[in-house]
Amino acid sequence: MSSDRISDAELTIMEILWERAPLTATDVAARLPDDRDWSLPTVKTLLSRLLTKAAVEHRADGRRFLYSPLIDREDYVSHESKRLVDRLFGGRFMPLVAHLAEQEKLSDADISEIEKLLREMKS
Amino acid sequence: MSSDRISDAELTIMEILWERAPLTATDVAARLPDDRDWSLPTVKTLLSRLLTKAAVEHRADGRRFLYSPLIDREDYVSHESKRLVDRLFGGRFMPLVAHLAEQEKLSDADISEIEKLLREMKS
DNA sequence: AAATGACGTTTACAGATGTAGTCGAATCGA
DNA sequence: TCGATTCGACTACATCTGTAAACGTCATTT
Repeated sequence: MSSDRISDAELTIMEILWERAPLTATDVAARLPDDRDWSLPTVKTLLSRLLTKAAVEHRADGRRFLYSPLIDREDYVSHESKRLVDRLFGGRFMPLVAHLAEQEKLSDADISEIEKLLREMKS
Repeated sequence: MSSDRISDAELTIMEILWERAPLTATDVAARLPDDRDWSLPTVKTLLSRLLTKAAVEHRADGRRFLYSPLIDREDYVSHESKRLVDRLFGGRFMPLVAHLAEQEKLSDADISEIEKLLREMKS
């Protein structure tokens, strides 16, 4: 049960592992985005915390560890999206779309795409 | 510059003030949702922190204060939505909507309603 | 006028988070 | 084989968060 929340910094690590795994701690550090210039110890701390949270697992490879994600990116994204919708839109999907509509965050192309999606869902 | 993040607990307070303001600390405490059974001191702490973050303001009313929100709910919602979208969907709103649409079991009526909304948006 | 109560302020304290240093063990290069 | 490097583990520490008690000060009631 990885019901523990993944923090922002931890998410940075998860994104790297979701893109490619397994990786060693050093590999992960090497793949940090430019705006996250962390020391190797920092990366290791975050990896241990993710281990504790059962968000990643590691397998020994000689004297180092190879880390892999244990939770799916899709699941995480769903969970966080639902959290936002619950927190801010009373758990309802419609108000979110309405909000985005009002903010004009959706392009015509976006709208067409959503319409297509909805058509497929109906039926 | 209210660039400080509003925490979950603080958001509970904001929601109360967004629904009705100004209110005294005691009034706020009285309007807490059932699942947030906080003591009055806790409510006061949260209100002070929101003051520091410039998310609310207070005006003296005799010996107590009347608190009012300083930031708009709409603005907050937009900000948080954008944050999620940046974090998880590469800054694009469409994937979030698509994702939620897929997860959610929307009734045909829901879908029709969204379609209507979208039609109005296009144009 | 004294006791009681209502308020805001200050202080507290544990857990989470961001960020990193230290240390002992293992390994690799010379 | 011996020093240099590399690992993971443990420790550190300031800030933020959730939750609340203690305290001092007016105000109200007796």
